[in-house]
Amino acid sequence: MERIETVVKDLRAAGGRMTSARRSVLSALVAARSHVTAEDLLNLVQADSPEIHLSTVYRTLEALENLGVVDHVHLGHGRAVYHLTDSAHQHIVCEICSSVQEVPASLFAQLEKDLMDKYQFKVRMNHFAVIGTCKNCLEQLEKEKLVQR
Amino acid sequence: MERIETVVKDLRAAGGRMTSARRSVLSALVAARSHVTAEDLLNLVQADSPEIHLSTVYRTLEALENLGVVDHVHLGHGRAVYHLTDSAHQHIVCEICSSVQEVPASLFAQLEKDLMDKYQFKVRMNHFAVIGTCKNCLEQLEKEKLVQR
DNA sequence: ATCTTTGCAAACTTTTTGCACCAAT
DNA sequence: ATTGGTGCAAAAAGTTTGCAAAGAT
Repeated sequence: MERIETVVKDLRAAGGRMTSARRSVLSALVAARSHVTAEDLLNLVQADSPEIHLSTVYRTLEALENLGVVDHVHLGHGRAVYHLTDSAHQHIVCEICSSVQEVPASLFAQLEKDLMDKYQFKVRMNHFAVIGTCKNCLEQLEKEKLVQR
Repeated sequence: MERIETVVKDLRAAGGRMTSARRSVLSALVAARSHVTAEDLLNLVQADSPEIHLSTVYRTLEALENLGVVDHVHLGHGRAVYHLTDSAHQHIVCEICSSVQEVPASLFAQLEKDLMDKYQFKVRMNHFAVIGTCKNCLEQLEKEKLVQR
């Protein structure tokens, strides 16, 4: 994936170094292709390189965020989820099952514009947690309601 | 404020008790009229009743959330902010100065509808953190940019 | 009298940091 | 040879929990 090479370039340009640990974390993140916690990444990365430490994962993610390659969103409960920066998508997070779904950013365009026009507030794309209940959990809740009766 | 008496009723109806600690927390929250952290509340409440403990604040907030009176939002950094439930408003949070502004929920109505129609995703109103940069901080950033040149 | 809530201390979870050693440039 | 990164352990930060005593109903 040439994306990784671009990152290496940017990283070096910023005075950073591409180490094997960083390469592992980055490719795990690319491979995951979804929203993962630091611990998820640790597990992925340790499958190959068990010596990599959680603090290295955090520091790598921090470095990648500074580069603008990665972003994170805080779910309600505590752990943050990390993902590659991709301004074409926004996230909706189910507060019951913690699943994260991507939806087109275009859904948010009007809101973004309104907030800027009316409040001079610049929404930070990709750091915008829409919390709610997903389709599955909604159906599940509905079933439980039926059972209760 | 009659609102408090309604809460007392609901609390009792749910088998709970209105203690002096809970009354303090609740009125601090009402008086604050904005988005406060558990620690903010602790400080407010301890001005009058220094014996009240942080864990009591958390437990009171939890009880009030179960009653639907209170809700909380997680800012990026860690601490959550609590506020009275008020479905007429939504929050926009500045990630630089941590200020929270209320904006009319109507701004979000279309988005909410779209997410339901297209994804069967039920947005949880009032638990919906819009992170970005507020007017002031945006202006500040602009100034700094000018200075740098 | 019962059963919830409190204060306290201690545990827990997630993330950050200090430090000596190691490695990329 | 520099200087940035790593692993480890320990600290922070925010929140939750177990327990005996206190308080609301």
